[in-house]
Amino acid sequence: MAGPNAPIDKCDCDVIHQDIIDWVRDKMPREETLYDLAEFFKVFGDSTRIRILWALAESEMCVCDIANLLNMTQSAISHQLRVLKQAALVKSRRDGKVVYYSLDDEHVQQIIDQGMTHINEK
Amino acid sequence: MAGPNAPIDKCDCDVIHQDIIDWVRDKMPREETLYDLAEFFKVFGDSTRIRILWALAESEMCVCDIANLLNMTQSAISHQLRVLKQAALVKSRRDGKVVYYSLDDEHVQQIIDQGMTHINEK
DNA sequence: TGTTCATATGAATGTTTATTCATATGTTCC
DNA sequence: GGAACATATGAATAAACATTCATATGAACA
Repeated sequence: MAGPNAPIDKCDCDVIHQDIIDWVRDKMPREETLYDLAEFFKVFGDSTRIRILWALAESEMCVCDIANLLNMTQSAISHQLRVLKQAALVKSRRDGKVVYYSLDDEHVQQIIDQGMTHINEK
Repeated sequence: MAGPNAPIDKCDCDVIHQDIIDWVRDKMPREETLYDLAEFFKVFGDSTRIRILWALAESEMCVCDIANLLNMTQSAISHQLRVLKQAALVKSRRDGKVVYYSLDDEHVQQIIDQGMTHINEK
């Protein structure tokens, strides 16, 4: 296992527990899956988006309502709603000129609640 | 409610549903709480940290092991472990020169699992 | 058809952040 | 005490990202 295409060892410590490393590596999901998982949580990792999600958990709202509730510009809210929609966390319906947003997933509430539980316990 | 100190309305739409806004505002947690919640989820929103958490869910590991498992530098791993420790998601114990890390919270597994469930369903 | 209104979007900007490099800290063994 | 090793950390850099501004799209109404 040496030569031009050998993987570069980024850490050259002597105390490598190779058996554990191999065992854990075998149990890890595919790299791509874990990347997707991180992308998913990243959506919750912004206070504006969390506030939007929390608001929508209470009631369907139009873009304008959310902007007023959070005292932010319509543009900023619209940009974040796009992120939330791409993550399949919210859905929208159009009624004339007005677009109403609501939660698109029953998990959203659970995930937020679980995070809140952690926050409150520490 | 006008004058030099009046709050600036960031959105001047006509179709404001003021009753809904007031009702939702009343049910929202404190701004600071939602900020903390976003900070909490932000920790899960990085693939390196998610991979570290997943690995530690399988077995206690030293910094060097994690670096080799993920093929990253010891420094990069150490920096991320600090973030995870500050978020109270991992704990460490020292054994001579070697520092072993493990999960510090029973919620971590649940939160990751729930995120994974969402990923797999969409 | 033209105007008004609600929302969406592209480009620019400032901030945050993950990684790297160099080096410091802390432990063991001689 | 000094050398060797595992980990921690500060500064620098590059990439990611949230917000703003200007403007486009799309619907209602006259």
